[in-house]
Amino acid sequence: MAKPTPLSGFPELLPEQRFVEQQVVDTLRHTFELHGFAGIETRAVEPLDQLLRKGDTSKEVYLLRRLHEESAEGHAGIGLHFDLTVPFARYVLENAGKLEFPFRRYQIQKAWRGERPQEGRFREFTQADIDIIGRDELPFHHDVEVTRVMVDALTRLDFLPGFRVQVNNRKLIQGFYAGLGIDDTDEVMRVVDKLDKVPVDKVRDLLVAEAGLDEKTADRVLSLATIRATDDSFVEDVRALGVEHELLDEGLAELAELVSACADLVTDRVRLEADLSIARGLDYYTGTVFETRLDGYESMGSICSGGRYDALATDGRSTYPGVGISLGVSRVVVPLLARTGLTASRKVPSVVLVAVVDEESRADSNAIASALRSRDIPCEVVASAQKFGKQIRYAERRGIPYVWFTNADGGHEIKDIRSGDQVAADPAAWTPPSEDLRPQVLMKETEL
RNA sequence: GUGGGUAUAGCUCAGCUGGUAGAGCGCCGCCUUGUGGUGGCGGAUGUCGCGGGUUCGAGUCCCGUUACUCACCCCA
Repeated sequence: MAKPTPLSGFPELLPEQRFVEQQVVDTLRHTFELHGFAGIETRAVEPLDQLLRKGDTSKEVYLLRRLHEESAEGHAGIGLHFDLTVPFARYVLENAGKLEFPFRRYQIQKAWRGERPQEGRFREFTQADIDIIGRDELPFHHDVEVTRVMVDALTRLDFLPGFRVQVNNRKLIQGFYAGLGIDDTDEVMRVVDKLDKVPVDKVRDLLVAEAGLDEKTADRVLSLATIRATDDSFVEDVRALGVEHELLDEGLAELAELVSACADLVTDRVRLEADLSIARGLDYYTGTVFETRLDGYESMGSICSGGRYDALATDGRSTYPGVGISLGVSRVVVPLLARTGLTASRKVPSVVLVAVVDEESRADSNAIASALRSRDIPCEVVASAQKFGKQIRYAERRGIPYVWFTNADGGHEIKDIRSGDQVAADPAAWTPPSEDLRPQVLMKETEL
């Protein structure tokens, strides 16, 4: 078979890279569970009608079909999910009778989109979602809660660059627009959303040309969108624009509360700010909206987004309002692996390589390995009984820090191949320093 | 879906106006007969993405194609 080439948009990692990704996933799961979120997994596929509810994204859906499909449509009427929110909404409706509300869950899974790949954008990728969903009502303090959980998680991912979490509130925007007499609020939001990439003047032109605003209104829309603050001082700035609307008041109050309630979690590495340009393209958000930028990778766009959705799920008798955030695990990890020296301290979990004197005595080496494993020390026995120099090189290639030797007289010695130190050791008692026990995430040399 | 770029050794790439395929790193062996790394010496490896065309001759020029990649769209 000819050498296979990589499939664009379907990233695969080397073991030392996968270790980094796994550390991210483990940290997220740990944090989510610390906050009492239950883990679930939904199937990879959803009926097409569920997936198509989200509008534009529908053209990105991968359909499933049997090779010998006989239905008229040529497919099975199901497709791979493109996010975890839509499957979750379906899951809640399906299991509403068995779940406790408010229901708090996390979900870390693959999703698929048929988009053209780019840096940080894939056709198959891992997302980590947290959502809280209520029956018929969900108090606003849960908006605060999911924000605090995600900020906590980002803080614990301390081997990654910093993050800037940007929050806004759709009620605030829609109230402001309504107060200005704008009809097509969705189109205006879509254009305003370009502010991070397109210069203000261009956005103003677009607001006039595409959203049909007059120049004066466009300027006021932009005045709102350029307001930013790391505390609730933005409220005064918005008031100063002189627009009045009930929804605007509601949105301002919520956003101010959210920013204030998270102030104690903010650090130099993980910041939170009210950014009134954030709107989110998706139309199901009804209140709080989030986006998150990774320091040094701002051009990649948001790596962690979400918001409040009051009407995504309904079964006719009840509605299930929710609030959630989704972190793009692949989107963060893969570009960092490619562009920086982020990697694992070794290529294998083994902290010890047990040397083999000759093939006849391999069983003795296996016994030593078993003794170490019984005390939870990851280790492996060398693949072939070559010269000891070769066996040490076997360990060195893999980054295994210790090699275990057995002398002719049956005595045991362990060598730290980084320092060259070799000391007598007891298979039943020797323990590596805790920092060596597991591979570590580290930044190899400083390129860039 | 639209527009640009690239494709040569395991990896990163060089190869001028066409003349039999190169470097660095890595890999293997020996110096080093059972303890690696540094050093010295030696060695192996290519359908030059694929198909066609022009030419005495194509990695090089032309056409097509596929893959990868970047930007737009949209988004994690």
